[in-house]
Amino acid sequence: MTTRVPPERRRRRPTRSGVLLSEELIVQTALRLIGEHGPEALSVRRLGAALGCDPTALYRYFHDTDDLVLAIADRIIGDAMEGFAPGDDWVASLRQMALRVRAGYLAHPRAAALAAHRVTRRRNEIRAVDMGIGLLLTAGFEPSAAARLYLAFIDTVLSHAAAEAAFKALPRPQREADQRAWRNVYQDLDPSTYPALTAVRQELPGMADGSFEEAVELLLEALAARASRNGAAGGVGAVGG
Amino acid sequence: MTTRVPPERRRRRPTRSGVLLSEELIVQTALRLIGEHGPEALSVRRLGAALGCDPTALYRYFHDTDDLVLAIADRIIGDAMEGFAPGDDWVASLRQMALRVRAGYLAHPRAAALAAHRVTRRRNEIRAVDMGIGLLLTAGFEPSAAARLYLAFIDTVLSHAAAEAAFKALPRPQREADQRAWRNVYQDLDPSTYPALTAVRQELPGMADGSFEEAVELLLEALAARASRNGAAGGVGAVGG
DNA sequence: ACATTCGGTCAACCCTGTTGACGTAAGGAG
DNA sequence: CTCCTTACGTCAACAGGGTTGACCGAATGT
Repeated sequence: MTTRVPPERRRRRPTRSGVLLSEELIVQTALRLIGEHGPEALSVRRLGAALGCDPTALYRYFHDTDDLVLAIADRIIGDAMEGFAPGDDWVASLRQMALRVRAGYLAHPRAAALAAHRVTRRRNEIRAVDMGIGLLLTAGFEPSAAARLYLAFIDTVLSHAAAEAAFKALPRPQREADQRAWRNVYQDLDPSTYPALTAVRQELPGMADGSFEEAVELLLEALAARASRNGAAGGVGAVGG
Repeated sequence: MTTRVPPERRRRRPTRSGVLLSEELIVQTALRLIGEHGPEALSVRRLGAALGCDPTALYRYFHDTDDLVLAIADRIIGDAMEGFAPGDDWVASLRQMALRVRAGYLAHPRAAALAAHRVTRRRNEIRAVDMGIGLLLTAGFEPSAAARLYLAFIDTVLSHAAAEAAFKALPRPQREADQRAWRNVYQDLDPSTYPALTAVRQELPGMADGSFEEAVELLLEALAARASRNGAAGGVGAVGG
């Protein structure tokens, strides 16, 4: 191959099956492939087959599989935060941010799982950080507290979302086995050795559903409590459970 | 292969190079391998080479690569929780659990990145779950709430720890570049476009340190508040900030 | 001492990502 | 309109991955 991907494509040559390749089409097809047949369906060979071209043709557009994944991830980030504006209620606004980030990640689990902990210091992220800290400032927190608390909040949201995405990106048999574990393994335990688990036995199957919302609500409760304890203006967004 | 892994090993037969295989030795070697050469260094063939045995001998102990990964994860949990017994103060005990899990993950950053989000359904994990739910039951929560809240708590702890571990597992140049970016990129921003970030500018360099403790404290505050709202027996562990 | 079965070894299969060589068609230059 | 260059689609091949079935020697319970 040797030829590096040019910044702008000049010549187009139809593939054997007549398709005109492009970076856009490849990313698009990759996302479709993942969406339809699961994350494990993304491989160079399969992607080539889906595009109707030789697998190695992709190396004319991405010098690496990782390069392709990053291209996909880059697009996801842009989509996630698009068109969001915070409202008057700072608690509700933070909740919305959390849900948006999570939705963006879950929409494309595998790419998200790969790029989750890579912090892109780009414009969309910077705007989100500014927005979140701004919300905590209007909540009445001191600048230092606002910065610290925002970090705790967004880190929790991001790592939770990444965890969910990682789970969803698991090969299907393993994913389903993990889910079944709560129903099977955790059901047949010796009551005397595991008294607490026995007491909550009926609740365990629900454990597979994750805890994103609950964790976010707990955090928002704590933040709201601290804010009102500071005698600050309270966005009293519906917290509680 | 066909023979499933027996619950207890009875016979030992030395490998061609004289090593006596065991589940313990295999997991141990796998952790060393990952620790030295990264998560991608874990393959059946390489592990066999490191152990001085035929790669397929491992299938006598783990019926699957995934099975091995789960065993590794469970061992990390076991190491982290070893010798821990919950005290009277349920809040303090949960805090200790959180710190222990985090320490265990950070001790094996690269392995943690591989196994963090899995349900190992093995002994060490089951014991930890039983312990945690037990603490919330003594706090006075109903079984269903105890199960849900424990999940939210431990998921947050695990995903935070995994995020920290993933960051720590990054190649040094990338890791340091990410840290520098906080100081560089976020310092030279236009005040009118990013007013909140400008207001907390002095606090930003500290953002690189992470937020594990703060997030845990926020969660514990919220849990304690809910518990006392339920009129429950309160372990009033020192919460607040 | 014998029969059983555990478990280490070997060969093989099919999947990956990736590379280098090859040739063809596209596009600019004259 | 022709020619030359180069983009890029194709092909064959390599290295490495997980997993399986057959083989059979050795360790163990009887």
